[in-house]
Amino acid sequence: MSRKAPVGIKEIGAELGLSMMSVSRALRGVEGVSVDTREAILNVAKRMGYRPNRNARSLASAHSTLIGISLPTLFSDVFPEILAGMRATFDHAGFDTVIDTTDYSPAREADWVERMLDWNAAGLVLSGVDHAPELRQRLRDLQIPTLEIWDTTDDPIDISVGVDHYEAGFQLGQHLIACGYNRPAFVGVPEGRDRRADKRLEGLGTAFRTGGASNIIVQRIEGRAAFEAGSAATGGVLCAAPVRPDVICYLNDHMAFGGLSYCTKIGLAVPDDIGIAGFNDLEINKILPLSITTVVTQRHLMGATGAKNLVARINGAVIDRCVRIPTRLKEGQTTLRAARKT
Amino acid sequence: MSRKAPVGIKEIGAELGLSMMSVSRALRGVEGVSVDTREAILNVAKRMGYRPNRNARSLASAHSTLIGISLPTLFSDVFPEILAGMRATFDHAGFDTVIDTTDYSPAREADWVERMLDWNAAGLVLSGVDHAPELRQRLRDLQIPTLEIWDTTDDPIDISVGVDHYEAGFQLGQHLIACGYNRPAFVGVPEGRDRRADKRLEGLGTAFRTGGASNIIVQRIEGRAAFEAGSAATGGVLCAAPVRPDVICYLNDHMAFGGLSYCTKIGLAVPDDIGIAGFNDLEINKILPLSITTVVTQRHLMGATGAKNLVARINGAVIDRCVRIPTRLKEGQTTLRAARKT
DNA sequence: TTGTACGCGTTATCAT
DNA sequence: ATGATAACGCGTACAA
Repeated sequence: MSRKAPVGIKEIGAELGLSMMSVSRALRGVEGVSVDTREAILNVAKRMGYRPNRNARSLASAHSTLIGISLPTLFSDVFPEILAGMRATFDHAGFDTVIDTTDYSPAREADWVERMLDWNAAGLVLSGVDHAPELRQRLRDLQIPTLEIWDTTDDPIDISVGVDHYEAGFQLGQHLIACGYNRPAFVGVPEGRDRRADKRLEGLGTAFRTGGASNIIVQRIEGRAAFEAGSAATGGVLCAAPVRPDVICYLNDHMAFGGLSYCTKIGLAVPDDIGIAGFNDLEINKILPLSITTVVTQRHLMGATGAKNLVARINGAVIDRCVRIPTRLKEGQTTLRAARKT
Repeated sequence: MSRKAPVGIKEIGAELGLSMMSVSRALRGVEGVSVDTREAILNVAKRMGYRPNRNARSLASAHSTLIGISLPTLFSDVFPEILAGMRATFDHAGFDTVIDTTDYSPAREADWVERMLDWNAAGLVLSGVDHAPELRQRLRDLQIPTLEIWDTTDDPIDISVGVDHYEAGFQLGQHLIACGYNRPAFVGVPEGRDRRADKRLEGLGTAFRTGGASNIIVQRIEGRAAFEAGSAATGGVLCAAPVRPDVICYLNDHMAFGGLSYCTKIGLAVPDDIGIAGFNDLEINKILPLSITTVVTQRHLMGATGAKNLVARINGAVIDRCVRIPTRLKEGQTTLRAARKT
């Protein structure tokens, strides 16, 4: 019952008395086969349970349908949402996606890119615009279609779609200034680990500085940038700081909610005793008793746009090298009302 | 400056006046090359920037280092945590992982498995034990190492590591009975979509039935099984139900927190007016003002164990076909204290 | 220890 | 519209 012999193009051809080339053409749906022959071939292929050998195909053609996607992490919904946005486009265009998580290590990303190239990848998606030193030049030399997503730059490796994180930080900072805050703190991860977070902090810094606030107290914490870390780091901020901050900004909304919980737990009233702000407007924000003041990033749209552009790029179309998705401040209930509209 | 010519085994051999085979052997680190030759070859390979062609390698050897991992979704931390648990083992063993998300579609999973086989995958990881009808027999015929993870069964396709979701539901149900609850509700997704959730509900049902409670009111909701859906569905449960439940169990802790928020918002006191329970003990539970009563699943351990076993299986070792990771009830503050220890 | 011949399954090229 | 031939880059099997 079990058919041990692998059925390939050769076997199908033999069955019908046709050459391998006709079979290959029919199977790939390219020109050069009569309608009858094609139909016959497809029938036999289905009946015999033919499956293409992708390795052979890729070796012979020097092409593949593989798109490699490098992400720092899958926690905290941001990257899964970007992925979800990309999926339909890649599926429709017939590409297979290979996801890797780098855990924010540029070295790991660079290694992984090489392995994807070893597989003859058709294109790459990298997170952010900060990579291992040689990677940029290498990908340019190879001329492999590469999408940098999530962050922005004027001069991407190839093409990019993302948000301006400095601007996002600046927007939030300006709003908080307008709310009357002037003793800001920031809770995040070690510097250099998440470059986007670093940029948001820079934007915040500029806004607060020009607004006449005191220097931002920065609290950094290892581990997953989520609820628990947000809570723990908040303890650090409130205890260790020389002056108690009047508002704490967090790397993202999950950390912010952790901080909000902590404040509530120790009896601090939010927003009266202290303000809380996050980034990204994550799903959880829709159901919190106190909605968090945050900056909206359109992650699904970003993924969809990025995938569409990368596919076009692979197909040789000329497209915008840089697409910037706008961010928007979203006032919540964890900060005081702004004195006047910013 | 740019070296257009792809450097392969042939080029390295030519450079040193050696045959391709010696180069191949040295590069793969197998026996049969003198130390000097090997060293020379490795040096030249590095200098010339040699990169192995994975497709050619896989085609010639009929092997690959690819492990395909099929997951229903990347949202809600469960599967990212399982992935994180598998990572170190697969990395060390030199395997590349290809992740696909099926969005709970068995058909999509089956299609994707075929594509992985087209790439000559060394092994597969599938989520759960419920798959498309023919998939099971197909993988057995092919004898491809396959790990089923997250759920349990006595007769896996090949090997399995997971938790007993029926038992998890039963544990929770028994505890809630001991707390005095007898008008239970369950909030989840449409039946058949998440088979593990279905099993947890079955376990709950058995426990409540034997405990003399009324039938479980079931509320199902489309979309991402997370905060927002949990909140929305709770509204449905409380309005539409003929009798108001005294405890609501949710598919997972994220939905449970959504429900908790909703109850608080409409002025219901938890746990005095109504009890709330979840599943999985997700990270968020560590920082909630009211910790959720839940059932602990050890997802990192599960991933690590599964990966270890799959690698052993690929290497031909004989291992346990079924590994069951125990679950444990974790009493929180969203339910009444149990009358006596269960 | 090293080398030779051949095949993996498919596609490109150039014929007919 | 169809076919013959030669790659693609590497590994297996066997020989020297």
